[in-house]
Amino acid sequence: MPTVIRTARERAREELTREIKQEARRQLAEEGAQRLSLRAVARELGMASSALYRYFPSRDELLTALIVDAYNALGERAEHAVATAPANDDRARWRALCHSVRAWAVAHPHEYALLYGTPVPGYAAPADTVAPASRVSLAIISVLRGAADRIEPAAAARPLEGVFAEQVAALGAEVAPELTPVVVSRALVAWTQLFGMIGFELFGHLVGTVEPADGFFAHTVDTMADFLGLPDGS
Amino acid sequence: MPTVIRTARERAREELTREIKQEARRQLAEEGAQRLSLRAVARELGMASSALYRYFPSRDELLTALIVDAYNALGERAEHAVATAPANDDRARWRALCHSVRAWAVAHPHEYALLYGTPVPGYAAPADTVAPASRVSLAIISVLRGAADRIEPAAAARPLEGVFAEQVAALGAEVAPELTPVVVSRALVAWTQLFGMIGFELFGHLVGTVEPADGFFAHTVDTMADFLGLPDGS
DNA sequence: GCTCTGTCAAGAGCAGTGCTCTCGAAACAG
DNA sequence: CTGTTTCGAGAGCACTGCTCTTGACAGAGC
Repeated sequence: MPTVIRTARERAREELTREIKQEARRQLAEEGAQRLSLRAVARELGMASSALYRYFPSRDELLTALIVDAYNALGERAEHAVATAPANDDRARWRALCHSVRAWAVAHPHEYALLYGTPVPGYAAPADTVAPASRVSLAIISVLRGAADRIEPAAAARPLEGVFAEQVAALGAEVAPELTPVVVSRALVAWTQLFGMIGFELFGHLVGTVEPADGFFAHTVDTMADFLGLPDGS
Repeated sequence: MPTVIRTARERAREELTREIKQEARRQLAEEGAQRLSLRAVARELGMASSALYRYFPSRDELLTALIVDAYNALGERAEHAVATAPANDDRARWRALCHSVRAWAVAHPHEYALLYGTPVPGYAAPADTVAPASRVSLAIISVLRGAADRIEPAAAARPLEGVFAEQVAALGAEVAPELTPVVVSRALVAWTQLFGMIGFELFGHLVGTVEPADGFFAHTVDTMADFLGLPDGS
């Protein structure tokens, strides 16, 4: 069974799988995740609803596929932003990362909601989603690791205490040994700050205050760069 | 038509309305917002599903009622936390506020998701929700206003620029004239940080890193107090 | 007291959902 | 050319939100 030369069945199957996901993504953007209807997808594709079950054993499996694809798209975008930013300008890399995440979120609000919004009740994300889901966090870490020896030790650093100190130490040991615990803890703060802002913008909580949020976002990203101790550009 | 002495009809109607919301809230906690079923509520209450439409003209109206109730419950909790904290300890008031919001969110995760999670597609929040929704933000502002003349002017304050400077100025003029624009901008950062953390905790994005999140949350709340320039306790 | 009117719950029914099963046709492997 | 696997279609089940009609009942005016 060669992998390059595939049988007609395999080709058709792969193509239809892609078309189903594409149409599902289209409906996601139009109706939202919870209104994603297998029957509507089938109708739009001109096939019987029951035929879809040959490709995705359940609606949840289809959702999982969309989630994994979305995490990968976002992760790829973030990694690309970091990779193409000036290598010697830590702050520019940080900015590029944050703005790329926001840009993807604004361009794909419903997919963002699928990832970072209310979890679907009764739906447990399978293990396959863990790796794609952590790509953005790892991109943040990679920026900080690249800047590790240039990060200014925070003067008035609040000491880490108790369980949190242990959690940060364990996390740092696993993922970024060259970063001090304080920097790791600040990365956590910046991480939740980033997605907190984006979520508030997308879910309409900034309406009437700082909407459009470009200025607020840019300002806060820079403030977080200060907070993280990233030096100014070369 | 007196308001104190009500007719039997009015009494029954009011009581049933309350029972419907209560049962709906119970199902919300069990199944999540999108699985809230009018028929199931009716079944549990021993009445016909069609009868529910005498009380709430649509499922969305019922959702709106739940949303308003939830915003008010959360707002009340936050306001109460601020009011009962030591009046002369700004930092304690800030801590009490943040922890009360998190405590409510953890105790009512599905109602929190209803407020701050993915918005229901095709559902536009009516104007009645705006006032209850802003109670927490106003509680934050009230803490800062109470501390206005004790807030240490941030040394390395990043200057506000362009549209964002105008937005912050307008917001400050409307809601907190005694606060400097820098403090208002920092309040916005702390606001999104607070809900970003809580959202990540509730929606499972902290699993495997800093979960349980008590330490992370407490640490970040204190860090934000530093960031806001709140002085230490009396 | 007794109608008359407006309110109420119930039932049937519509269009839609996720999902399962069976059946016949097509594509593959030998 | 056979036997097996794969696939799409259709019927059907138990649901959903919602509408419309029907019949019962409470309250107000006479």
